[in-house]
Amino acid sequence: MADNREKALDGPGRLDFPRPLTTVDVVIFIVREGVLQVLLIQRPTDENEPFPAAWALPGGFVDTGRDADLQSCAVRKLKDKTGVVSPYLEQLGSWGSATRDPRGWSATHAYFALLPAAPLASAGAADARWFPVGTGKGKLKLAFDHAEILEAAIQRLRSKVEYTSLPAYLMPPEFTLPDLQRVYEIVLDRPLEKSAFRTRMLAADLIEPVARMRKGPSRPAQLYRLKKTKSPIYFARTFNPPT
Amino acid sequence: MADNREKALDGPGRLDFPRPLTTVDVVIFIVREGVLQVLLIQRPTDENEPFPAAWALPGGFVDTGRDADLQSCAVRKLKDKTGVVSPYLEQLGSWGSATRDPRGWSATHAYFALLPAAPLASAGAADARWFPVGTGKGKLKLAFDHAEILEAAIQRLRSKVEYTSLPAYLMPPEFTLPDLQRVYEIVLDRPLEKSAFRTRMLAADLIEPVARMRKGPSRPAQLYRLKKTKSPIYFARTFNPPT
DNA sequence: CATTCTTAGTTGTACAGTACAACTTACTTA
DNA sequence: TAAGTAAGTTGTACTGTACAACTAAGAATG
Repeated sequence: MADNREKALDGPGRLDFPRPLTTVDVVIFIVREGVLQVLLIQRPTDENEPFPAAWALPGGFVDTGRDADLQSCAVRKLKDKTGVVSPYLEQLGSWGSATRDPRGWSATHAYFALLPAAPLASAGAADARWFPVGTGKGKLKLAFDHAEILEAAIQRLRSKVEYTSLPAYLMPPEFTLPDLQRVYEIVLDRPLEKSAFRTRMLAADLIEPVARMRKGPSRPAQLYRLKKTKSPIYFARTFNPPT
Repeated sequence: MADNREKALDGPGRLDFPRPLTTVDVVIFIVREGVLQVLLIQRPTDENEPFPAAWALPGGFVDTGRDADLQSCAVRKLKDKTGVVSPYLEQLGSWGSATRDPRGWSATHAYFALLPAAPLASAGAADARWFPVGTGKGKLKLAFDHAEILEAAIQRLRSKVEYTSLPAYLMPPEFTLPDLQRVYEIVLDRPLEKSAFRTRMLAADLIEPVARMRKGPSRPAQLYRLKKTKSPIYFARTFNPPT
């Protein structure tokens, strides 16, 4: 166990000064019902807690006894709330100030995670719910500065989707190329060119066909899966730049 | 002044658990003598300090009394060491673990700054020195996990230079297009195409010509300056991808 | 069983921006 | 006046996307 009581040295090395609170928050994205969604947790209704009953990003204090490092802490919180163990997880940034938490100077290390679409992607915990990422309208107030963090996560996701293969991590184990394109379009909120999209994806050496086809009410589509051990691909161009 | 002593609530809101140390470190880049360089600080030789006499990134503890937020803390440390007040400053990420600092669980918020080239860009402090960013060879051991942080900063810088106008912040107030191209080439460590480079930069609406020319031993070159209020430009393509 | 509908997937032309390389320009120096 | 040098331009080739029309394969319909 880590120890709160540091030896108080004299001179420049002394450590007996106020320490900020240290937390980790995770922005968890998923595509459900054709919409990009985020997992939020309702804070306890206890009036002694900050932002009682408000919705917040899943997260909490770093536990110096249990968490070896920040990433493990984020993985732990992700697993607590969703049961998912190893999704795509990327550090988003950190937010720290004297005023963001009424309990005192605090700094949070924010991560964002992409969860594969699953048939029954329910929120794991009772106080957790998926919220669609509104396109501008109907934003609800979040606890702390979590609205700002969420906004940054969406921006980062959109920006990276322009030139990376990140949406691959939002797909179920098997998917078709039109499926993948649809997820790109959902995240970017604009249509993409079919033929250029296919060319790019197939040239990226990112996915491989499986022996089956997806049957439906029209022409069957080739099913693909992510190649193993694939870190995200960075493309040399963005898609058709919106402006 | 912020207060170290929090009221110890009962129930889930109690705050009397160990808090990690919170620091901010800044990776400060400059181009001097045709080489990308980083500012490092020599740690005190006092044997009671961690990593005595080792070189480290400029940084230190967040001062909850003086620093309103993380960014201000980074700005303060930057000003302390260089005197520079408002360079390009971007958050790089955070590193936190039980073992990175021998004094206990600690988390650092890392920033990186780009300083404009100046005729006499000396390190401001006596214990500070510029080190060239070695291309693989001759890396010196840094304190804490600062080697890792520096490596991440270099990677981030290189990556963004591929498709942004970041190097503009490394330029003196007036510069020529070949000057700018040279800085791109120094950071990327590979040659770029002259005509494509010029086309891209001039189309970016980023710089404007001033009424003077740079005279030299050969044909004079047009001088430019950064347009005011310019945030970095993002290009839709990378430069000629290395592979 | 042929027709229609729908979505998967292909093909062809146009275009934008870069790669590559040769060229012209403007000034210094010998 | 000629040679040297770096700035800046021009022209052709090529890559990958934009746009749009096309073909392909199945289900649903009569």
